[in-house]
This record gives sequence, C-alpha cells and structure tokens, in this order.
Amino acid sequence: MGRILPRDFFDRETETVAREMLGAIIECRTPEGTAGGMIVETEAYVGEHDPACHAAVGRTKRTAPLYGRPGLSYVYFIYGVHWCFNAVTREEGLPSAVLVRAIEPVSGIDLMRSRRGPKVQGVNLTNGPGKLCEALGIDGSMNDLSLQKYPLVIRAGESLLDEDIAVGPRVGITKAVEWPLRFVIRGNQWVSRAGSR
DNA sequence: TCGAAGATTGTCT
DNA sequence: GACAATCTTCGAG
Repeated sequence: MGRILPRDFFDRETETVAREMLGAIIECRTPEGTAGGMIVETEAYVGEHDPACHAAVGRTKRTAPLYGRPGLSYVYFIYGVHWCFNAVTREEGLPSAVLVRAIEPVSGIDLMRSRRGPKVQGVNLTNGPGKLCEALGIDGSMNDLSLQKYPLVIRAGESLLDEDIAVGPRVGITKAVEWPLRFVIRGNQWVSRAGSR
C-alpha cells in the first residue's frame, strides 16, 4: 500500500489535485473494520467564482471546512438521504474541493456489501457519491477531519498516463454544468453513470 | 418561523 | 425515463 498523501499534495491547483487523485486509494477505518477503494472518478469545485461550488454563496456553517486547510475532509448531507465526500484543496481562504464520485473496491469488500445491503450487486456497490460513502461508512462524523490520519486517509496509488484519463462536464448539478472539471479513469467500469442519459 | 432548493439514489412504469 | 424520499441551510416575513 502506498504512502499517505501529504498535506502538500492538496495544496495545489484544484484541477491538478482532482486529476492526480485518480488511481489513489481512499481508506476508512471504523469500529466495524477497514474498507478501501481506488478513486476512479472525481470532480473539481473551484471556489467562490464557481457557481456550482457550495462556497459560491459565501461562507456558512455548512461550508466552513471548504475554507479550512488543504487536506481536510468535507462531508455534507444532500437531499436528506445521502452523504458526499470531498477533499479540501488550496491554501486557506480559497474555498475549493475535489468531490469523489466513484471508487473501485479494494479492501473490506465484505464490509461494504453488508453496509450497502444484500440486494446491491456489482458496480452498484460504489459507483456514485452517496453509494461510496455508505459503503465506506462515511457520515457526518467524518466531516472536517485531517486526511493524513485515521479514520480517513488517502494513499498514493498507481500513477496514470494522460491517455488513461478522460475529462468531461460535471454531473448532477444545475449551474456551470458544462465546465470540464470532471475526471475519470478511461474505460473503468466503476465510473458513475448518473446523469449520462 | 416557514418555504424552497440541492454536487443523489432507488423504485416503479 | 420519471418521480418520491427526506434533512440541512439560507433568505424572507
């Protein structure tokens, strides 16, 4: 298993971090056990000038971690049903983050299956922001934590070539949808398909 | 204090 | 493909 990505890794251009997070391993340790997966899909949210970013409406109690140090987690509850996990990037005062939209299970797969339920099969285990959070056991208690220590860490994975990475418009939002800030591993079957209709 | 909207998912048609 | 579920946050009254 690779080294834990240092805080410096996140203290760069958000698009760069989003691109290089592909292939990295996210690992979550809970009392029930440890589960981890390779990141195969990310989206960049780049500050107050990005109308789709939560920070576009200004600093609130909810978006406070976005304004914090690079390398923090930002976990938020959406639609009253699902959690979404982000890694905060850039220096303090510039609120941007990378949304992890899909992972490929690597470890603790039985644990993920038991959390997601017996009916869930195949790629449905983790091919969406809400799904991967449930599978890994991420919830509100994981918000605003350092990603350099447990329970939640991101480890270096295999390095990818440019031709392994596809860039496209973001998914599931209503503002600035056409901005090419979505990064996926080309051809990976675990990539989320939400919104690709 | 109330109403509206949201970086989604599961289920039904 | 369409729609409901369900909660947190924000802005208006």
